[in-house]
Amino acid sequence: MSKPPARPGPKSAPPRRPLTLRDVSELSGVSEMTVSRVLRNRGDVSDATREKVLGAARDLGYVPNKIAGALASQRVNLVGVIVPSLSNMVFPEVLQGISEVLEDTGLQPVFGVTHYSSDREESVLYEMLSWRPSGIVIAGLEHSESSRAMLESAGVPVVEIMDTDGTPVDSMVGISHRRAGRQMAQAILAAGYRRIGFLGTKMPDDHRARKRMEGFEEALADAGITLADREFYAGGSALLKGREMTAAMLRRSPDLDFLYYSNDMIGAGGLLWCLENGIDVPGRVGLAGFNGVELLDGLPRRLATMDSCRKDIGRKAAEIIAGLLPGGVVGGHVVELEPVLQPGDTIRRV
Amino acid sequence: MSKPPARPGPKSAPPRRPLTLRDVSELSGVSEMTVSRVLRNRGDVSDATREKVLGAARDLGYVPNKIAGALASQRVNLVGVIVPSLSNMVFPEVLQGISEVLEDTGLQPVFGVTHYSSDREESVLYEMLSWRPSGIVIAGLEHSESSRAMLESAGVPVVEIMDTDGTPVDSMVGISHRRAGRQMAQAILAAGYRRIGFLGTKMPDDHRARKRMEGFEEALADAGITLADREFYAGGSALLKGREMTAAMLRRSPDLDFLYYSNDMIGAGGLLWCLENGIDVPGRVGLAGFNGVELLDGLPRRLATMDSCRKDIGRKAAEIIAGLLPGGVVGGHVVELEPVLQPGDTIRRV
DNA sequence: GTGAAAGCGCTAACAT
DNA sequence: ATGTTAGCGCTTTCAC
Repeated sequence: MSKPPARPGPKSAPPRRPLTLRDVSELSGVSEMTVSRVLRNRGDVSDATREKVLGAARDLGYVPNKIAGALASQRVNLVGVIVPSLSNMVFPEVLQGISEVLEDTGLQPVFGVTHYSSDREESVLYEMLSWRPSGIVIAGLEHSESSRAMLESAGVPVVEIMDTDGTPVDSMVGISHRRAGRQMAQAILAAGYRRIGFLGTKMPDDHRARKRMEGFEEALADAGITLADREFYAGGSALLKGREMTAAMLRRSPDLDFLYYSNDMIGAGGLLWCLENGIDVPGRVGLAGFNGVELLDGLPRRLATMDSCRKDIGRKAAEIIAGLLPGGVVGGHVVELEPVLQPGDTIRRV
Repeated sequence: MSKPPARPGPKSAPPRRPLTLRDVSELSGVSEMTVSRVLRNRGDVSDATREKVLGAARDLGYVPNKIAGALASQRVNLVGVIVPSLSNMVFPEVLQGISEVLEDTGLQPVFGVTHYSSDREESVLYEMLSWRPSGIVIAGLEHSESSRAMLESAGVPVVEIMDTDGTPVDSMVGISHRRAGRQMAQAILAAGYRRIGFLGTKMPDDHRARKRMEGFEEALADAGITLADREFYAGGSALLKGREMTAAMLRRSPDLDFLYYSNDMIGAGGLLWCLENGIDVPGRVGLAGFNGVELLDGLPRRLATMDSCRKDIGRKAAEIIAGLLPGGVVGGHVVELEPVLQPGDTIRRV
């Protein structure tokens, strides 16, 4: 680590004062107003003038000041996107879906991360709203009272994503995690498994994981069954945690015949552990995860899972914000996607 | 998918015109200037006044307009961060490092994604600069001429990250991928392997992967050895691709005794495939990847790899932008981190 | 097809 | 400790 004598600075005529429309105006001999029109492709401008202006702007390396532009026009091409985390596989895919759709609309996503903290969500949201974005996409339906109030009075489209078990402030796009949990439980029961363990994240604030577990337990209860064992983890390598928790649980409760994991990564860890330890999957023990991550394709055996429709959720949310859905920029859309159960090779066939 | 009759709208007195300082000023009976001071914790304000103002702001649900604020103060608390992708493990960790450091500084990261496209990099950069951020963090040292020009004349700190094999516009933080490739090659040769295959991404624009391979081949050449085989992929599940490529390469070149993968995910796929097919690792074939991703911890055997210092890179870059490094906000920092070779269990011990 | 004036909502700089 | 004035760099609106 070193510090050369001074900042290198551009080679030719380094413009220390940021360039303005006026600079382009002067160099091209055209009024600021016309320069502005050219740069935004607005109104009628003669080809000759356009060329002059574009040339001058390019020569100077002029970059328009959107701050001033936004203040004057009262329009901002930013869409705030707030997610709990980037470190698991799921949110990056949502963001990609959003980006894909927005790319063609002139809107630009701006991402914020909350680390599953309600306080951070509040401050990230406040910060974003202070830039007066054209829309907000935010993960989940559970927010602090203050966050809800901000969303309600933001005066722009708000799309709550991932989850549909609840009431949105404005629009929502997602899946019912409660139902996803139920469906998985039903599939497991239908396959004849009865002594079922649950392994998941500690979820003080992961409401979707909680809802999946609740739905799962409800469906078990309908069949007169209760979870035989459960274990939770926080932090660390999910794959490794999956192994460790699986080992611990099967040692503690050797009579379990199914393990339901709250996500695919720990499920994959469990699967690897079972295979290495010569446990018959799905005969002796069945396994299932959640999310449908791509990684599962490369495992020795296909873990049963349920697709969480991440990319579609991102796309739909973006379409709502961009006013691409039939009806234009109205609010109150509710889009519930249908996760598909992928039985893979880790649930006994019936 | 349905559309309820109308947008729900806030319950009490829905403010359709966005609130301004003036509204808070009127409700609290204090001048706009003083309101502004309270809201920014600037200058001396009596406790009584502060209370009044804060109360009024809260009651109204006022959110300051940073667009106006930024225009007036010529200061923007945004830091533009431009990365090629979010879908592999590596960049999210960089972003996390950046976030961690910036959280305490009042600066806010704004992320943009280029999908390894130079054109998209250019437009994302242009877009970001038009918001006059306080700094730019951008992956890589290779940019289009136009992008370089923008970075040079941006007039704010620019930190190019991940790579130190080249000349930065201003500051850079990263590792030498060329050297990382060399070191891995040397370790492999030292362990006695001689017939070496390379498996990687198609890398028209992944300059760091290219540099690693180049460094790798250089070191082999120093020992009078050339790559015995090579194969590239694009898209799809990296774990699965790793399997497929490994199978294909060992079928084609059965005499290979080492496989060097350009990233850990395809390396992990290769490892799983070898283990399943009863190939003695590291006796018959050695394996190595790159990045040091957490996932490796959960695999049946520890893949040899090299830590790419992702989080530290993010942290250091943020510290430079925030002026936290000794010397304050000067430019031209060069921070070269030292990736550590982790031999794991897939390189024969000598 | 082009230009001049007014003002977006704040804050710097100067009063008081 | 609080208020007043003058812009920040654009775009809107209207005039030509």
